[in-house]
Amino acid sequence: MRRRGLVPNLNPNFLSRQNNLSFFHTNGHSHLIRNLQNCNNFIVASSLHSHILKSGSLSHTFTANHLLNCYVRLRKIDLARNLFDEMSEPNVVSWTAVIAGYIDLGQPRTALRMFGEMPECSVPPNEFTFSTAIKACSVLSNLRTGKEIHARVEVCGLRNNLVLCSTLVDMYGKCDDVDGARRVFDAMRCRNVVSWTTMIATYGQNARGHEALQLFREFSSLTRDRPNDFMLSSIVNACASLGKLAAGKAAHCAVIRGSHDANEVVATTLIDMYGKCGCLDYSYKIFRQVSCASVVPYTSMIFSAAKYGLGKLALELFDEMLERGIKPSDVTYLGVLHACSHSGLVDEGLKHLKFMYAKHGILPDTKHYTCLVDMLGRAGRIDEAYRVAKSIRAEGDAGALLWGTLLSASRLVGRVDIAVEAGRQLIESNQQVAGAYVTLSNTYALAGDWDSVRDLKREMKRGGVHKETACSWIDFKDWTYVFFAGDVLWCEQGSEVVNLLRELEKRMKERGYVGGGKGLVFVDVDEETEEEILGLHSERLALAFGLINLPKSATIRIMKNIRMCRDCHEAFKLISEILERDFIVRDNNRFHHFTNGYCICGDFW
DNA sequence: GAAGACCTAC
Repeated sequence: MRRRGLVPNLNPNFLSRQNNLSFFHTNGHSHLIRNLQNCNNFIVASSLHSHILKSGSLSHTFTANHLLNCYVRLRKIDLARNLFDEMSEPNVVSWTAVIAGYIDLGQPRTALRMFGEMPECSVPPNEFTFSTAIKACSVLSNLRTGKEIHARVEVCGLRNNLVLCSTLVDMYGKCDDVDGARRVFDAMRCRNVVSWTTMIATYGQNARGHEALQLFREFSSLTRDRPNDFMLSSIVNACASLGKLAAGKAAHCAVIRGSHDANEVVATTLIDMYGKCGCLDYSYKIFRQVSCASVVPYTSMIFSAAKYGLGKLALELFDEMLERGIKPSDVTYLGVLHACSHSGLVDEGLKHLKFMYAKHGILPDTKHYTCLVDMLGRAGRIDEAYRVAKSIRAEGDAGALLWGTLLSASRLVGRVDIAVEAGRQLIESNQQVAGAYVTLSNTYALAGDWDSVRDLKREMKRGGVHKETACSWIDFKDWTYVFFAGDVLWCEQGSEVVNLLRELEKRMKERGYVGGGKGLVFVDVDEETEEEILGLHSERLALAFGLINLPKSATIRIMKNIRMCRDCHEAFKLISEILERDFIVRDNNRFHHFTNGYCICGDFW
């Protein structure tokens, strides 16, 4: 089964020259080992290999393992594998090193295959091998194999190994089994910063940010350990996913206190968090503080700018990174296309889509084409968008995103025919079915086709399709206020809210604002019927602005499936002028910053 | 004796 490998080809002249150099210290075996441990240069490694071969010490498993690890460290997996195959008696360390090498090189399947071959060669895995194999399952999101290895870990009596348990928590988390991860975490006898971080990150990565923050609180109160870079970036990430600006700022303080602000990953999570929480200026400031920013912080900043409709800034950042010789990734291009889409820069977007392969060898995938559909749709070129959507083979989540994008775009421009096609695609693919029905129904409603609205509603009932009630929420101090469509105002200040609302409406009317006849108008796409289309959600506004004394930059979050209409956009602009207060509304993951009567995020208005 | 865990942009 094992192949005969080759020692790397070396120039004999080079070798004779190198052999005279003192840095080899080959007089002593310990020096040789030290040289192997410190070696970060392939040429030196090859020379050491040659020397070991000549001296006959390659047959010593211990020495060979050091050389093996040296090749793995230098990411020369083929040479490591050749060496492994040449070894007369590879032991568990040799096996583990090569398995780990395959994972590092992005070949987790080969790693698992090799792990599976160990029993045939009568080498039982130890705790190091198990944690390496479990990591391969994490990378592959292979829960089944992960569980099998977990069972073997238990049988081998290794359940109390700290590193193994952290690896298991991570594996369950990466396989989307958050509760499985928590079970392992809870069963651990002792924990360290890494195990706490793994569990916190698991919550954050699985859209359970509240639990991530709760666990961080427990960590802070139960241990004397200080959070490290990894933990802080996980916390900031959780704040970002929740849109919790206040918590994000608190995490930022912890970052500064612990002097972790120079860490690029931490800085990137902060850029992302502020971008998602409505503070573009903070994002930008942190971005500029990153020395020698790599592709990820650039991409994060490009996305933040794109969200605000600052397409020009996003494209300037993109040009800047190219000038600095930083190679863009597929995600960077997604950000660029997103920016073009949200700023109406269609020609620019098409140009970048064309060049991403030609200039950087990145093939556009369904996400890029979905951006293109969005871009064309928003620019009113809905027929082109439709043609693009039809030409793409996209399944599962990617397909849902594509057709959902086309559906929203066709609703925006009132093209019922295309909305019907996109909606049907979604419904038939069993993805986002309820959302598709509701958006489709609203498209009919906006076109005045109430018969179709009723038909669709009947079809939903027949199919047992139920749309979860959407809600909005406002964070204020330690409380989150949640509102559902049509809520009766429940808070103590209810009457004051209504009074403020009336006053606001009065003053808006005095300034010539004409709403939809029902006060501050929102189109709530959750509701299907004619009467409910013009739902009144002004309670949220009033509470946000008037009574709970929000800070100057308040954030109202409106969940994905509630979309602002043009009227309420105008209303927001007017309110910002009347109240002389800036505020940010988050709508379908886009931010609109209203200030002094205008909105800095143009978006599709 | 050599080898293992946690964080960032969609």
